[in-house]
Amino acid sequence: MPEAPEVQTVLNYLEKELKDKEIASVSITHPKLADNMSVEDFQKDLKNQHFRRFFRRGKYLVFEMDDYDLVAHMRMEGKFIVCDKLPEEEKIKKHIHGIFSLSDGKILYYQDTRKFGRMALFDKKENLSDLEIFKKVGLDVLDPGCTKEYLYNKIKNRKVPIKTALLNQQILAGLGNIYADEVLFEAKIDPRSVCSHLDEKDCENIIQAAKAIIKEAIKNKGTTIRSFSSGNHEPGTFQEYLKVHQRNNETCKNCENEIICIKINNRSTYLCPQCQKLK
DNA sequence: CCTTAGACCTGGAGGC
DNA sequence: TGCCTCCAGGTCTAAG
Repeated sequence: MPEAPEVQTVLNYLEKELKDKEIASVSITHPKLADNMSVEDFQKDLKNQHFRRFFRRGKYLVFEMDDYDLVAHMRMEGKFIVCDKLPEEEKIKKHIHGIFSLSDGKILYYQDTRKFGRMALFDKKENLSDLEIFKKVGLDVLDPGCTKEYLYNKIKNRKVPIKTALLNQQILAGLGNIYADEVLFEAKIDPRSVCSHLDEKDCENIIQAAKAIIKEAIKNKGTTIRSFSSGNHEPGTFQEYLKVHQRNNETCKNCENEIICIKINNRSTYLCPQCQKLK
């Protein structure tokens, strides 16, 4: 569950379930899950900490605890689930890599089939932007500072396709493979267009489309494409409103032509070659 | 500094 | 059924 709208949906769910609750104990069973310290220290430091505040930047979740900031990234398939009792099914159990037992008897667990997700624990910062991990992350797409000028300055000297730039979280944070395609369709720009060929007006169209699409997707609780195991909270519905992503061979919503699928840097990319202009 | 290929992981789908 | 290849809401890294 990866891009900004899905991460925000998870954050909203966890805030509702976990706000001001205390961690009684932590058990990490996949050593790489704790990214910046030993599993032992990670487990020890989180004991008796309360979940106080909840933030998102790009695809990162931040849990402000009493003495630490806990930062998590679900990458491709990570899931956080709050429940009364751990699942019994072996198929699910084998992919649970972190168990946070809460003082009220409930359980938060982290499940991740591909083990790509990571968590890091930092000494508490007044300003979360000062966290080391965010030094290499651009502004969140919904941040008021994420403007057409901001984007233009970040990409004007680059030679990569604009799709590649939108996936680069150092430029702007929160878009992934689905929303990058949708944003470029809305902005009527061919994803293969070289960044340095775009002008400020193009950047304005991209930023405007990005903010609108991400906000709308959050309202719809994100996009649920491949439904994995259940037990999670309610799935999103934004897949019904996708205009190009995974709609190859379908007719474009704006013209008579067919949506095509190409590869850009080995990532599937969907577009309408008629509506989206190559710059 | 910027770019690109490969690595990190697992399982589902489709071809033979 | 089995084996093989490709594919997946992502990001690090090493090397050019």
